[in-house]
Amino acid sequence: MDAFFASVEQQSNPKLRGKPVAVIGSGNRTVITTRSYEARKFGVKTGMNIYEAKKLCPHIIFVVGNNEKYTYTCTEMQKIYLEYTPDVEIYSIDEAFLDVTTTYHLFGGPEAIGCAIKKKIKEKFGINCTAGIGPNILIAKLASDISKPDGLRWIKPEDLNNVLEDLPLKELWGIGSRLSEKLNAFGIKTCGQLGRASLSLLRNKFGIIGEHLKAMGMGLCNRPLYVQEQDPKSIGHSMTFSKDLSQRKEIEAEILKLSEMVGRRARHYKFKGRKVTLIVRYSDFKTFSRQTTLPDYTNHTHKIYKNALSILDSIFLTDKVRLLGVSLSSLIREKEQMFLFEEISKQKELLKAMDMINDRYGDFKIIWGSYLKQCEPARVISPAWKPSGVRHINVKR
DNA sequence: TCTGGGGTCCTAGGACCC
DNA sequence: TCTGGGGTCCTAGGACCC
Repeated sequence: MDAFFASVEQQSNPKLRGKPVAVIGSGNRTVITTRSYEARKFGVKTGMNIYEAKKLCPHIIFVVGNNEKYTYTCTEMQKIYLEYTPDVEIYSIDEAFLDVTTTYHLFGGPEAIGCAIKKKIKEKFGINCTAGIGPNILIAKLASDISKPDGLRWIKPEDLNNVLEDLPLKELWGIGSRLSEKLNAFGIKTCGQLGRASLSLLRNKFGIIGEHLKAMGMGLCNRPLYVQEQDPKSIGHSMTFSKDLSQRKEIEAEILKLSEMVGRRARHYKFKGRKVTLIVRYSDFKTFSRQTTLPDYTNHTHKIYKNALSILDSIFLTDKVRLLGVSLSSLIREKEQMFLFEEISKQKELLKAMDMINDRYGDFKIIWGSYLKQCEPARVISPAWKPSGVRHINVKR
């Protein structure tokens, strides 16, 4: 999708159409999640704070994100993709990979499929998207990235050399600013140069990644499509506070809140974990994490909380706290098990009942007594969200 | 007027084991 | 008198992605 969240907002509110729009969260420390193409002209970028954006584009319109709209649209769009192939990987809330190798002949070729999907999405949701077609997902994604907005591009194997020769490294999916800088230092600035670079040099300087880098420079990629939803490796939440915290009690209360969000999501999707990580960001943005390994797998709020708290006890805080995060990892699927002790079973029933209430009436409607406050700033959904599964977060019912 | 939140994967050093 | 080599697991940080 092109400027997905912003496009959805412009579609649902005609007054926003043709204007510079930015979708943001609701706190005072929010940043731009998506900006419309009209706002991009002014240099407004994702991740910018609202003051910077306003300075660049004084008449920008800020819209607080509406998760339900985006998740609904994303889920509905899946149905369109599946009309053309069963092999669909939902990569993020606004991106999908379709393998049409075995079905394109039924629809008049890959371009015809791209066209048809673009048309259906425009008709049904009123938003533009860009389709990229290629011999693998690296190239398909590149084709899409360089043809935005409202584009359709097929990069055929015979066009590869031409497209890659002078392409800056950063355009490639998987090469970010750091890698790009490092490669530049070796005189490698374009994908063409990367494809011709010495394999031993790359292997030497970049390890395993180096092996892939050369292949990427040549436009090769053998990553399969993940058609089946993958089990998650971690479940976590973090929160930047509207004001930095210094009081121990406040910090503890926030950790409990985050532990509950993590525990509830783990329970809902039936996962348990045995690593708990606490993330701390100070006022000066210095960020660090500490983790601990538990003797058993758990998804109980209180166990997660207790362990996060013992990590906190081991840290000597040297500054006010801007952000806290709690994450559960080393996950396994929860099996239904018989509990020997009634006590454990009772606790489980209690959690289940609380989860049901919160599922039905909204987050934090029923809470532990030690919560100091229950006001929760609305958040924009992460663009990495995928429909169904554990990433189904914070969607009000 | 400071800078979100959800993830995955890789690395490097250290503890520990045989 | 001075110190191998194989392995796993754990931890913290960083790069990258949307």
